[in-house]
Amino acid sequence: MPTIGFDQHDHGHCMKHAMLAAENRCAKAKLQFTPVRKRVLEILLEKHMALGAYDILNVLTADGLGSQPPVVYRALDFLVSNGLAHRIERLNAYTACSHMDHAHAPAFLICRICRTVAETELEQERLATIAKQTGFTIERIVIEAEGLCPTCAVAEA
Amino acid sequence: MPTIGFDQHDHGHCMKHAMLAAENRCAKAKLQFTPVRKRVLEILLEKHMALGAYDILNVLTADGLGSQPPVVYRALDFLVSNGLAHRIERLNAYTACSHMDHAHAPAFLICRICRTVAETELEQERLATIAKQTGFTIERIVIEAEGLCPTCAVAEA
DNA sequence: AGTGTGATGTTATAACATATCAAACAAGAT
DNA sequence: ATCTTGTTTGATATGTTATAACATCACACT
Repeated sequence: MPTIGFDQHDHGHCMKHAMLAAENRCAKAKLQFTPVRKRVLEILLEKHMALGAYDILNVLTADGLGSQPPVVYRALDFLVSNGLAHRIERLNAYTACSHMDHAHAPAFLICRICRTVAETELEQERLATIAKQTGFTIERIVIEAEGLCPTCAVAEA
Repeated sequence: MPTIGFDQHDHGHCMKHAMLAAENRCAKAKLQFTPVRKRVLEILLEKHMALGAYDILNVLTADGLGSQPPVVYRALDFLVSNGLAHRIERLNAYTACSHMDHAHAPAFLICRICRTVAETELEQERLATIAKQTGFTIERIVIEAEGLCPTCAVAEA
């Protein structure tokens, strides 16, 4: 199953696995996986949810790790640039990457109620074809579906 | 050709046509196409570009039509809700709809330099299939490709 | 006139993001 | 071991996008 997020899973294991993958990737690419960056990724991993920069900042502040916006935005930039997290444009929010082990073009299913985010992959040939026809050079594709996760759909009814 | 935006066209005619389509649609749906709403759509139509709410507000203010954020946000809500304009999530900005005559699931090609926006349509079966498998109910899909339009690509090189 | 409804006006503030400059720190070169 | 260079972090201020809350206006229907 390519999609993660709405299924049950051993979350402790999931987090450890993800943190290890992140450390490996940083080691290989000689990137500094500093305390702030590590902690921000942990915060994102704690829930499969989109968190706003200021939500993260609040946790960081409670930890005594840095309390100004630039601190969290820099850490998020690092994580997003290096494929360890994604920005959810629809929400101006961030979520940990679910497939750190390989580069990919992600698509997201976002619950508008609980902000749980499921990440999946999608071929994007049609869009690439259209872009080519019009002479447009695609550098990045954002695909975000908003709606109701199974849990919230039940609660709504 | 399904895509509009990077091609040359008679823009005066394009605008008139779009405004007429908008008036028709509002008449049919018994929606009030008030001066503020009309003017905001005109401002959007003047360029095939994504404009920020405050960019629009500045023009509105110069016109003496209203000078506070809620004025423009309400007009934009109206236009977006009724399919006369779209919100570009990637830019927190807005653009006039290019296919006002029928409902559609739009996809956008956005130039990161000049903010020109081309609108196209795309089938979204794969995503719908995945969502169904996970029990997710899709209410809205955002597809935005960011990159370089033909003009800016030349300028960059 | 009285009431309902939708649109607008107005003030204030919430939420998200970046510019700038200085200080601390890591890593390789001498 | 120290220097230098580049990266990261700290701190202040500000810019940008969006909404809450409340008041008013205009028109239709009774």
